[in-house]
Amino acid sequence: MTIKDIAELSGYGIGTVSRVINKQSGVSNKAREKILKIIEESNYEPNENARQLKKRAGDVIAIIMKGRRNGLFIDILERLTYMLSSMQEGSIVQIIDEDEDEVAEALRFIRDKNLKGLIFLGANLALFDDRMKEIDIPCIITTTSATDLPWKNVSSVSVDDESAASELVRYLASRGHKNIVVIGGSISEKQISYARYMGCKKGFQENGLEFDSERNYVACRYSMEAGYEVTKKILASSSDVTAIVALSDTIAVGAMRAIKDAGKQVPDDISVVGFDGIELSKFCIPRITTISQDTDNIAKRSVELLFKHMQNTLGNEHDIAPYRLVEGESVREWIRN
Amino acid sequence: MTIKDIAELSGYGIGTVSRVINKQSGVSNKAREKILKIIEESNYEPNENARQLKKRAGDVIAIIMKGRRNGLFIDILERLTYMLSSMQEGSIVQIIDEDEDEVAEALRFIRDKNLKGLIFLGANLALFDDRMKEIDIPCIITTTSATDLPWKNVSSVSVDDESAASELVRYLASRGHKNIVVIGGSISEKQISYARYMGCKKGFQENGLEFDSERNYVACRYSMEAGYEVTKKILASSSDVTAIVALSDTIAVGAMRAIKDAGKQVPDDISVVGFDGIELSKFCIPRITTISQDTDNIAKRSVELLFKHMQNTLGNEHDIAPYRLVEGESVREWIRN
DNA sequence: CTGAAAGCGCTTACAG
DNA sequence: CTGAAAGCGCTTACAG
Repeated sequence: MTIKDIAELSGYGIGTVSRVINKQSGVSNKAREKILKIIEESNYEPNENARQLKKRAGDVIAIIMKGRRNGLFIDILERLTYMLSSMQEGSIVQIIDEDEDEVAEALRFIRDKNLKGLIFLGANLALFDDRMKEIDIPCIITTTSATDLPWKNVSSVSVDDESAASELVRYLASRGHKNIVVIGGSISEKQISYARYMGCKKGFQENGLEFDSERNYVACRYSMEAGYEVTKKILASSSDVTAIVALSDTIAVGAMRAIKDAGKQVPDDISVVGFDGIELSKFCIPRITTISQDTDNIAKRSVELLFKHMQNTLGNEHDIAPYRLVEGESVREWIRN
Repeated sequence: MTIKDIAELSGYGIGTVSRVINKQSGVSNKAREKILKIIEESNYEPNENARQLKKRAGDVIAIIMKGRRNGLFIDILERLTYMLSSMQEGSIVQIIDEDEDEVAEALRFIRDKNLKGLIFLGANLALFDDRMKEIDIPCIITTTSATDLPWKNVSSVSVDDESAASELVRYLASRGHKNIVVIGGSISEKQISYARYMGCKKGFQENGLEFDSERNYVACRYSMEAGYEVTKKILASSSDVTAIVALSDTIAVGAMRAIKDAGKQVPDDISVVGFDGIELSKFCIPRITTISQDTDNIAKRSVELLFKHMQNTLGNEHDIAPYRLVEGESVREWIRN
């Protein structure tokens, strides 16, 4: 079934059929009705490749999500796709690995898909180099701040990871914890883990605690499994840890399970705090004390900014989304003995 | 940058350039090198729409995932995209709502994207009607059995939901539980929930328990939130329930949290079993006794079947994936008093 | 209001 | 080994 077939079946030319398909004016009612009927009956749908080849403006929004196991991203993705679909906006999701190159992926997408907008869900800013010059559609970077990026078509929505992380440490310190270990992603600059790492470090120092990156920080991937394994090792090697800062809730769940399996209780023996405030943090046992990122708000702002870009050519914006420390049941006051 | 530009820059014709791009033979080394160099320098990438328009064979695999909050699907999706990408196969993910029409979505995809294969992650078989006749590429339905579907290009991988569900009930019954409530999705025929529902019903009957669909079954969506709310209501209205069968682990997590918030313990006061065996079921507290679906195996078989279809035109297959009841920490023997 | 025709950027026989 | 040309299924001026 092609537009030519429809034209023949209807007795009109392909130009007229095309106008009907695209809801353009300048077609008689008679023609429109007849053509619409035939399209309906034959179940015809235009070939998108041929359309794209001709059309100027893009009409789909792509979301590139970085990492497959990141609970926060999964939550935000869920919100994004939901919002977009209820706005009748087409969207395509591409999931790439934590260490793949999202900019290369974006370039490929733009060339092929005739996009009108792009959302990076998670990003390594180090990858945002000169190649970005070739991208002229609006881009939103979600969960990482792009303040330092020079491109006018790139906005971002993120929380202040550094300050949130240091708040987490301050919170533990204020409850008497002194032997704290942080577990989170690998620390290369321009990564989200880095800001959180720096925040923790600052938190230690501001509260009179020594921070030794060897002793107080252990890197792991963003998954329950990884959090579990790393915590197991920590517990085996140092028996005096009283609190663990997990740089994501997913990691925290793994950590709590490892503590339990070591015969200890959270929070009675060891306190745990998480990061992100994903849905699970409110339903697991114990509830996790965490930095709640308000995925709903982040998704909403991302979409809003994207549409603002698409509608006019105002400058970009770098939103700092609010966060708040939500107290769960995973921390207790530590009384020194 | 188009193929024409590359041709001009290189001094060769577009036919030759095209052959180089597509790694075809019949091009002199001299030409190949020169053209490759120019392509490299100019950062050229061919327009996919134009290629698709001409090409016969599709080259991308689409995954249509049904439901945004389904932990099992998220787990399988993670495996699928990982496998596909490590096989160097392009894949596109489309996420639709629990009650949207996946076949319509598939039709749209095929028309536009020049697919070579399609994986339905979750499906409502009632939607697989005559429209399927227009789909001639290999399709895999994952997690729902398509044995009854007449199309030769459609295979499926699923567990025997009915027997698994009844095993779950038998397990509880054998541990002395008599007041059991099942919570799960809405029960329209040809849905996955239906098979699980029927299995539970059978389980009740085979174990001498009366099954009243009003009293013993409560419908809810597949999310923690929904499981939480429904369980709260159940606890408020009937105080003699000793066990809850949640038809997904995600629901089970919500249920366990609700029980805890009602001041009761799992499993001491109320036992809970789940379904799916998602990663979370192994890390939450208590670990969930559940039907483990082995997402890894399901994903692997799905991909295998898909490739089998793509390589030759053998008939279809309907795989029954193994499941096993994994004992967690969420069930205890019920001693009648 | 309608149709014939050019052209989007490619691929692929067909000549040479 | 290479190039000119047809054609994929559309959209969009341009005539009428």
